[in-house]
Amino acid sequence: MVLSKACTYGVLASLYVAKQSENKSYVSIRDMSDELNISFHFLTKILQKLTAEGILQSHKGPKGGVLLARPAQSITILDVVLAIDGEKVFTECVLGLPGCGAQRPCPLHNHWVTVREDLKEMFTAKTLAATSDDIRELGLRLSLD
Amino acid sequence: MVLSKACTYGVLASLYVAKQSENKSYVSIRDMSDELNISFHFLTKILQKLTAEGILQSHKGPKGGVLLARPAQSITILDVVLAIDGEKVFTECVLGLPGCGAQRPCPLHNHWVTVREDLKEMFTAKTLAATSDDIRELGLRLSLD
DNA sequence: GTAATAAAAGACTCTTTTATCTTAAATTAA
DNA sequence: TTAATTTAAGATAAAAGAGTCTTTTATTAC
Ligand code: SF4
Ligand code: SF4
Repeated sequence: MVLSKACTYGVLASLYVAKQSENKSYVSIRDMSDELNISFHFLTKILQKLTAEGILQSHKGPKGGVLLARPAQSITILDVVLAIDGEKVFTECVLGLPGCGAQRPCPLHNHWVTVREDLKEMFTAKTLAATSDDIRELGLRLSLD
Repeated sequence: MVLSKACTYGVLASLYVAKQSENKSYVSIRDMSDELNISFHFLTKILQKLTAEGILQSHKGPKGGVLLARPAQSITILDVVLAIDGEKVFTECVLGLPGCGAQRPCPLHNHWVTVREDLKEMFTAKTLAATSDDIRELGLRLSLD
């Protein structure tokens, strides 16, 4: 798995929040966890991290929940991935060799670097706004089942 | 991490065996684990799987060890990856959604499929023979440090 | 045949990730 | 100001992945 489960949940949740974000009200984590079929408390932790990283803002109490901290057009899926799994996704060696770099690269290196960059490009190219719009247009559900 | 640790160890070990395979004698797992700095018993388990999958052949007793079961030119890195981590590396959804396929794909799908195929192509293109030759020519060490 | 060697097999431990449960703090509405 | 709601925080548990240890089995060399 390229991304951790926490990270994929974070991406799904971000898209869900983006999709709801026309209603100016906060998005309930409980509703979200029900809709997406993700454990409430686990999701809460992930969203806390996204909040700490400045991608979401949260609000306690009745009518509380989370919202995008910035316009959905300005947040890419890459932003969410980096907030949760960090840079390592895009810097790691495919053979897990530590400290092995581009100087004297092994036969896999060049190809691997293009794969990694293509993956990063994929996440960079998609904003939450564009992606959630597409998802809505296609009538796709984000749920885990 | 795209590949499990067991899988990266398996690839490194296969390349090591391929490199030694001019000497017709069996390659000692103990020597290999020392050279590659991989836990002996853990490596043994991985090699057992490669043996069961028909990639290696093994021999017990003094002068025992493992050998490639087929010519190094006929074994790709993909073969090793599939033997250990299986097809899922190349079939999984990047968002971890189960049973979600190409019919009504999400906005990430097409790009993701090309990334996955490129990764698979990378492993397919490299035989153990060619890769270990390149590694020898470059004077690279496979060790984990 | 015996002793030494080396892989096979399986039990066991440690670590990380994933998931759950409990309590605390903040906010709202009555 | 009180009760209800909802996120924050942190402890705990379960599962998976990684690594270790012990015993068994097969083979070689003497
Ligand atoms: S040169 Fe090879 S082993 Fe080193 S980081 Fe690149 S892909 Fe990994
Ligand atoms: S359509 Fe999207 S969610 Fe479904 S398998 Fe493809 S990448 Fe994953």
